[in-house]
Amino acid sequence: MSKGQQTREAVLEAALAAASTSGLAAVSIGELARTVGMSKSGLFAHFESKENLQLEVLRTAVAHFIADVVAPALRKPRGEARVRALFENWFAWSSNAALPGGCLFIAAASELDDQPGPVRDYLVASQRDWLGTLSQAVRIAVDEGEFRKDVDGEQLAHDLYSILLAYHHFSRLLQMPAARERAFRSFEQLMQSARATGGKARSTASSRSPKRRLRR
Amino acid sequence: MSKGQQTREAVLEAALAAASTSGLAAVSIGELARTVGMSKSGLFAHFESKENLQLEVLRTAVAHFIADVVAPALRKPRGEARVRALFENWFAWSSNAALPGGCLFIAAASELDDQPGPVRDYLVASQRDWLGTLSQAVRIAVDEGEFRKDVDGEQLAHDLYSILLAYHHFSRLLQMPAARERAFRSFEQLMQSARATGGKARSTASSRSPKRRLRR
DNA sequence: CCCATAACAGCACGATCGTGCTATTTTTCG
DNA sequence: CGAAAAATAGCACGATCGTGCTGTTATGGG
Repeated sequence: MSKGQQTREAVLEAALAAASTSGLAAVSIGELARTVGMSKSGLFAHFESKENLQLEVLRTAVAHFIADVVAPALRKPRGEARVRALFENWFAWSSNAALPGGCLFIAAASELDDQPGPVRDYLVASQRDWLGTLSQAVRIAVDEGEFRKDVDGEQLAHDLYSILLAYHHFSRLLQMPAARERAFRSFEQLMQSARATGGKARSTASSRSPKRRLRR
Repeated sequence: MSKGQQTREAVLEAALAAASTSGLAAVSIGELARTVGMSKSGLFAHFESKENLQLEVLRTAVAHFIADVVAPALRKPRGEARVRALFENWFAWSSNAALPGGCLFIAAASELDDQPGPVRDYLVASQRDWLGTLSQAVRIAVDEGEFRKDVDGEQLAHDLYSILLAYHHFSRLLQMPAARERAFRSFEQLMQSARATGGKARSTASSRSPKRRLRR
């Protein structure tokens, strides 16, 4: 790898960490140059504009997300195991050391939801991709017979996202230690409700509670 | 009301709208002065610092929230009706015209979750208050016999919050028209699951699906 | 109506912002 | 190794940032 690519990636890595805590817009060229130890103009030469830098930061985050979350899960067997891996990897990603401020996409979402432009467009597109990946994994689990046939992939993907948003909110802002536990309990209940009746039923009571928020 | 208070409130109202779309930190004194039509220094004289301005903006938002969401709901009868009013008013508040960028607290939450200081402290305290109000309304519904006795107030408040976070995310960033519908369906399912068995059962099928994500 | 006081404007300050242009240094390759 | 090319630094620019100080204007109670 050439020297240029090397420092460029180092810059993007530092910008990623900074953006996750302070937000994409709050990452200034000057401060970023100081943390990676080079001049403002030297750093700026790698990116034509600040907007492009933000785009590249998001692209870097997506690349990491695919490598750390999606790809390992796609190597799991089709069905609930893959849905589970997607959720658990996603959860782990939100607590990654490279993202001291939590999931960058969630932070960027509320920052960019009223700021039109290519950065927002890219974020929206990547979020749609991710939701598509999630719901397709659910549909596969339906096809495999592990989930009931009336389980709606989009709705379940939505519910999974909802769990992670709540976890992010309650653990990061309110610092609730119970948030993680609550998230996983909600996840398990979603999985149980989606399973085909007569499948791997839970040993506890209330194993016959069908059709929870699952059709649309 | 004195002239000072008058312009001060006008400034805070404008700052509230701006903060809901661009974020608290992105509201600059100069731009704010331009939108309300006065000089930077004249505006600044009302607030000792920018941090104090942000605090006052949050205080204004809390006052509105209590007046528009909490107070009307507390005039509803104890029980599910009050919980329902809290949720519906909360939902309407997130789509208020005074908040073109959606719920300010949700936006501020992801902006401030890594920025220690009095602004964050105040946001956290007000969020705790709101969660307390929600869970107490649920506990009252339990005491009144409308909700089952094993319904956990904190968990249900958490689940309600989760619905609103997902609605905010999917409707604002991804512009999904189905988000609103999904939110209310999820809410109705939560209510139904919480109701005492034999209570006002739904006329549709699957009315016997007890104990969904309700104990802890 | 007058005058004390509150409200506001004008102006300036150092700092930092994003972004160019021009050297100088460093890497890369024949 | 030497030359072409890439990478980085130095410097400067206009703009805007938050925040003071010093006047001028408007308000409101006696």
